[in-house]
Amino acid sequence: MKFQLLDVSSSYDTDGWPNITLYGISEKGEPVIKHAHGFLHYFYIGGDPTKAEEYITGLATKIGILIKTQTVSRFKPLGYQSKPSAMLKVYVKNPKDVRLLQDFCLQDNFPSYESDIIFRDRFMIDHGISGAGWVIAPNDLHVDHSDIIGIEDKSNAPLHIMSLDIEALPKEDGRFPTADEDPVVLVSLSFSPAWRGLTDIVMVAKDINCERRDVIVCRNEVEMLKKLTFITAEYDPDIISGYNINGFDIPYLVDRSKNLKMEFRMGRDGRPPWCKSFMTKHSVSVTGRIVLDMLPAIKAIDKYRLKSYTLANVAKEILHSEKLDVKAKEMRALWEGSTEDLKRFIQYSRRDSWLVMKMVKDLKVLDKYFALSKASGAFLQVVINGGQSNMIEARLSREYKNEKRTMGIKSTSIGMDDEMAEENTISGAIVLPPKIGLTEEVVVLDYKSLYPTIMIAHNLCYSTEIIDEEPEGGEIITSPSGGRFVSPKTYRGIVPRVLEKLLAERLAAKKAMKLAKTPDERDALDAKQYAMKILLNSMYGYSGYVRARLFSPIIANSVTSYGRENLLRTCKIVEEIEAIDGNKLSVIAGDTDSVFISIDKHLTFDEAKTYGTQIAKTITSGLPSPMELVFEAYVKRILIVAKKHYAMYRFEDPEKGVIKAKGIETVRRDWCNMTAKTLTTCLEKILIEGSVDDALNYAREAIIAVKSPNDDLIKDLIMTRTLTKKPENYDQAQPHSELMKKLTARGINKYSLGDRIPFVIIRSQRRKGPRKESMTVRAEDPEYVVENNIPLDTEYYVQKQLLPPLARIFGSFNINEQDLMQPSRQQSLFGW
DNA sequence: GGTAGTACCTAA
DNA sequence: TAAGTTAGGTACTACC
Repeated sequence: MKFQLLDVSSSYDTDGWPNITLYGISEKGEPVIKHAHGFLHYFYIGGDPTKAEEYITGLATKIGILIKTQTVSRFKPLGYQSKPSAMLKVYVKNPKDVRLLQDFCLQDNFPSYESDIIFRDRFMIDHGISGAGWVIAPNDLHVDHSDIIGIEDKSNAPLHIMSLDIEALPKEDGRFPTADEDPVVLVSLSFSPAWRGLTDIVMVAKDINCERRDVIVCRNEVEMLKKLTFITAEYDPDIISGYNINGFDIPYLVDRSKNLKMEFRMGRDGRPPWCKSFMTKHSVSVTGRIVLDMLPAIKAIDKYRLKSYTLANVAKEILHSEKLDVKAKEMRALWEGSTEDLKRFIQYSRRDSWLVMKMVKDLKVLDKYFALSKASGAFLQVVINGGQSNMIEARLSREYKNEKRTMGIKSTSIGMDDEMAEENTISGAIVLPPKIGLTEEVVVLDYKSLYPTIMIAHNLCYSTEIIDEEPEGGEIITSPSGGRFVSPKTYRGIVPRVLEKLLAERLAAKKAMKLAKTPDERDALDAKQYAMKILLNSMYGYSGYVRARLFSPIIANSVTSYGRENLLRTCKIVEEIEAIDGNKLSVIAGDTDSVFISIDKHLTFDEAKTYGTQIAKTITSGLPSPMELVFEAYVKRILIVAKKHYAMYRFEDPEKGVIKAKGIETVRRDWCNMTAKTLTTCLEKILIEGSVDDALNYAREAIIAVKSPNDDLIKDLIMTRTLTKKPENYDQAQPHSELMKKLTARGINKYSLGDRIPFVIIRSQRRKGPRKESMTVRAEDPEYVVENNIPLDTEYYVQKQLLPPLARIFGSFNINEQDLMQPSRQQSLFGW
């Protein structure tokens, strides 16, 4: 039979031998469970195999561990090697013993390889199975491990998705509920596809009269939680979703169940969810299912970049839906109030799980995670909860195995990460000193996938890096940073081959997207090309990541050094070309993989594209394949403020010009909206209309408006900053950390570590004295300010939030802060 | 008053 | 405990 894999767990048979359990879904969407027997965990010991054998068998006997050994030929993880080395492969009965033996080997100076790969990953790698890959296995529940094989299939099985939201009763004084005291009173669930014909239900922990089928009346909390586990088991979801469920709902349910002395069965093995938290990162796993918390998922999507990630704000900004409004303070009253009150509370709860379901479906996040899991090999839950290194490691582990090359162990496994980070510094990209000010008629060119193409072009790989062994004859590639690599003729690196494949697959997926017949087909291909892009872009970062299993500062430094050399060379060639059609060229900016070239002539879009393409082709022709410089956009006007700070009127196609700002306050979330709006309008006037005078007048009006803010404007004066550590741990006072302290003193804990904290700066309360308190201690909760009618420090907003950013923009036109403060309209004194 | 150090966010 | 990388600007505080 055939099924798509979701999750794998390991356990022991009655006789102590390990087994692997696979959880998946059939093509029809039915759950599948398989127990695979007979697979043993193992690792490798390097050096002289005879000595290693003597050592490890002696050790194993002494500490009572059952092992089996075998001498094999394998390549070491790092460095070019013409031949594999002899290594001792050590199998153990209990998978946990691999780590135990690794520690002994480390202590006694026997090099070990792959000894920190966990058992279920070992199983996946050795059986050629991908995280969300398809699997062929015999029909029986219990099978021999060797009868399980992974196959390629681009389709995905139909899923059962359940989203969950709980309402726990806040404390009497309105503070946040805690699982040791406060009951869960409502649980809302949404289903896709429906459960017993219902797309959503709300469970109520109160014996009320209600005839609706989608309201499940429970006598009390215990009965409600029991019903929740019952419904979960019956619906048997593949995906459990929710909003902040990893940080709140699921841990709360687990703790609450413990307090009520009941079992909270959620997994396909009947076990409760497994929750762990470290600082701001919460992970939850449920055996056999996938837990998808939409809060971190949305935070990870760069294009949304919101100022607030409350469900209400996300629903508004991304789904364009409204969340129903019930304040924490009201909840107790609603719960204890009239039938109508309770009805409102139930509707509110229902809406939340419904919104999350809509989010999961509208944003197609699952498509993307499935594509990443399939392409990398990493488990779906690992792709969702973990970082890029997991995916790269999963993919390289599989490629390495095919080449009989062993993976290294992580520096963290031997406690060397900090030391190695200190010893190995990596230099990054180059940013050309830009031409500050306004420039008209610019062409932007950029390198397609610069770092991956550099790695392919120069054969940069762990397997080609010359460390111990010099190649016999053959060309040697030396990077500008001094890294040495064998040429593809001697050995074509593993990483370049993988990258080439990813690049080709991405191109193919993008091409196929244009021909897609249905939106579903298009979405699937989009997910695939996205997955390829993520993997391509992760390879460089991974190589320079100290805690990576394959950490190589030489590779990382070589990549960036080629990048720097390339950008400088690109610049030089443009200057040498000097003019195109008799129109002078000059590079006005460039960052990492891009060049901004000004052309001394008024251009149409088509001219710009023609010239740009011509220059790009000239430069590309002198580069090794597949490095490629391409035309990216025509920029009518650009105002450069500093490195990485500019705004431009940009055309990707002839009809559609858009203002794009980079780095300046309009895109920064720690500035208030008023700053962003004022600046945006000024930039539009300057860049689209070409009118500095209009912009100046507008700026002056904005300054006047801020001096006497109305209620509407106050909303735009809110700033937000991320709380990156506990308030008491800051070395230097910060507005948001000081505000957190105040809120805690007031008994309010609506924000926690990792949240973006909104605040406004209030007027100094001090009547006399030398000067007002620092702004950090005058940061205040916007809600509190509105409720108590507290005056804001308008002087602060003018002096610190408006004038400096405006002065940076207008500075190029010789307009300074004093000029901006002039209330009167000044006619074009400032020719530019 | 100048400057070093902390903190944050962004570009690529 | 888990965590891709470096470059770069700006604001604010503390200290000499």
